[in-house]
Amino acid sequence: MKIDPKNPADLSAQIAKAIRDAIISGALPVDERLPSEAELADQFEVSRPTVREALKRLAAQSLIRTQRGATGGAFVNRLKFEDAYGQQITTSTLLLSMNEISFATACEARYALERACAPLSAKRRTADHLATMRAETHRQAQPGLTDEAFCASDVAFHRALVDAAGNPVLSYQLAGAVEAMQPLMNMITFSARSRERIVQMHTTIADAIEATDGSTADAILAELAEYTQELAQNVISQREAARHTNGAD
Amino acid sequence: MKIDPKNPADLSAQIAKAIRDAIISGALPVDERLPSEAELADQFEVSRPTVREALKRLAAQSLIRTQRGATGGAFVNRLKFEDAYGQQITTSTLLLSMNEISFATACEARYALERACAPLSAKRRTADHLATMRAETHRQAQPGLTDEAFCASDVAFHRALVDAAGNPVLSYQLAGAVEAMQPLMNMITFSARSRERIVQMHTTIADAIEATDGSTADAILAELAEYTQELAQNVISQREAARHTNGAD
DNA sequence: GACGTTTAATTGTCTGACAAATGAAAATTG
DNA sequence: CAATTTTCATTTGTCAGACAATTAAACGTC
Repeated sequence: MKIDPKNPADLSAQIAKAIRDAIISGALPVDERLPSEAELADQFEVSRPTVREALKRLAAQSLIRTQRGATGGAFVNRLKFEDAYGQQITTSTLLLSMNEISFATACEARYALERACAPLSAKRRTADHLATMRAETHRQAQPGLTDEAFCASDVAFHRALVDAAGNPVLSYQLAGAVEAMQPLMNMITFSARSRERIVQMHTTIADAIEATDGSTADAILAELAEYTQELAQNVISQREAARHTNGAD
Repeated sequence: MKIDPKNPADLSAQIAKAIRDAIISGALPVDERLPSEAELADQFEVSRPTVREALKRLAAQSLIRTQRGATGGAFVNRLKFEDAYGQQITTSTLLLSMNEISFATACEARYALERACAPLSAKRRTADHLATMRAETHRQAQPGLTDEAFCASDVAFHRALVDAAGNPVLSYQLAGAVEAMQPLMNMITFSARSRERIVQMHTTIADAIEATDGSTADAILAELAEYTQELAQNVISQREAARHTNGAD
């Protein structure tokens, strides 16, 4: 665990990297207590504020947690799936909003990943997952639901579908893809007719999952992917048209 | 952009959250310069070191970049895919190593996701992707290759397969799953016979992708998933046996 | 032995300071 | 006047020392 003292410009980043590498390599096991900030400052021959900046970098990645008090200090954190979810969603959301990712690209990725889950979900779904899917489907059928609420329920439905696969790694990977799509989905205005069709597809998917029929679920998901693209395309076309008539740039 | 001054224990975390929310919401556009550390300290009514800790948290997530000098400061960073890759791989690797994720679970997730790419890769693969897949397959056939080198080439092959789908969101999502598996894969010792079989499957997959035959690629990937599980199972069984004969715990 | 008190260790924050980098403005020079 | 050099102000990076808040262990008291 060494740093390069020749370059006194990136000290806190170097220290963070040194500790991070030690954690990743397993040299620092979970729940191991790091030396106190003062000791680290001595070891690396830097000041305490510099050490603190390094520790904050690691804390931002949930790699360590800190505790005050006599037996306190910084501890190697067991990275929980829920912590990772949050980071993944933040990162995915920013990637999509900052990199001119088209709706089509994001949508394709989301449904491709989701379809990968379908066979597993059909095999392993529990009553709980099915209940969530049914409940969300019912909610989506209620009149007077705002578009945002409809989207949120849509996300909940699809998360239940993914979680039904019973594979936490898949759930983690897909949390980002599904949740990050939500801001994009919120741009779509769902007419009563389109909602009806979506609810019908959700019902069919839930039926298929209940009947452990993965291939039907997969097929409907493919159809849903196409329909979602179609809806988005309509919104985009309408905006284009409005832009031309208004004469705005 | 406000913080709660009543709780003077988490100031830097609160400030980081306030700025992060502003970035995610779009209130702070890309390349926008944040106020200087001194100004932020005034705004939030905290000291400069506290502001700095908050900024370091954001820098660790690649949300901002900093520059010294007269016109320097902290700028909202356009999150690049490559930056996101790195974070995703780090997070995925730690999740797998810290949470007692079984090889079976990780392997299932990886191949499920990869199979989601297969139809798209078959449709869109370029000569470049095919060349990479062929080159890596040839490398894997060379005798005298270490297990680590074989695994690395395996990862390169599968990344080319994923990239061939031409969807950066998919590539990003899968980078984590594929790369994070590598430490687990490295535990497997590949016999000459098993390598031969894997190379053969890779060749068949490359052939299918070249022939834009997504379903064959999918089928072979399923077979490869099963075979990988089988190899891993053998390693685990052998270790169990060795443990019993040695009498170690 | 149970319970309250003290104490030491540790993080969180503050103040003030200096060094290094960097671009802009000012001064100099042809 | 134009080009170049110098100076300077701004900003981040780091340091030193200090105090407050928190926490658990050690201690003393009943």
